[in-house]
Amino acid sequence: MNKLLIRGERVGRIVEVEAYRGAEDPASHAFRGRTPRNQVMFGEAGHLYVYFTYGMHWCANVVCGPDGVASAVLLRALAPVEGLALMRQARPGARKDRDLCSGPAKLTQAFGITREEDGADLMKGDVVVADDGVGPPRPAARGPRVGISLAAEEAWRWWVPGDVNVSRAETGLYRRRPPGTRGKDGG
DNA sequence: CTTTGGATCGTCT
DNA sequence: GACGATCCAAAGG
Repeated sequence: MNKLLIRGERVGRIVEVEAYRGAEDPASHAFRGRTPRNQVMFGEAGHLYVYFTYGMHWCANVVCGPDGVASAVLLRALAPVEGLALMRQARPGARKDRDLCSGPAKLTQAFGITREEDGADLMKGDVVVADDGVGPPRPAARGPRVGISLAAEEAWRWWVPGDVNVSRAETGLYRRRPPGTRGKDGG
């Protein structure tokens, strides 16, 4: 957390993430092994794993861990830093700055990240994660991950306390999707 | 501010 | 064939 996601003029500070531990984590896309979709998660750390969900949204993860071990961190929210005009252009419906990157599918939209960026090298590519000297929050806030049904008790969502761009209120008061329902907001 | 329900299609079973 | 690591508009307070 607090690293920068950079693409051209667009810069955002990572203020909310979720951890996904491939083989040991039933909520991970990699839990049931390698598939064409999740292959990037099994590769080298520092690459982008991008997936499509709900028939219309893209979400982006930073691949972590040793080559061959699938684990990743979902980017859930950014604080917009530079290039806000371009972000607004990509998200015409955003009324306030906090609407630009305050959710996993919002930030990919603001940064124009789609299938094209799946597997991108974040160390030297078009999309980059950079360290400008701001360390992680101490202490960081944490709670259950959003929108999953399995392993929902694990507190593997992390965020910067008090940041207005965090995708859900820090109260942790969000609805959990009952088993069997579909397509509704996990909120 | 909160609650509700619709949109929409790739992916894996 | 079922469902999802979501977002948004609409409506009520």
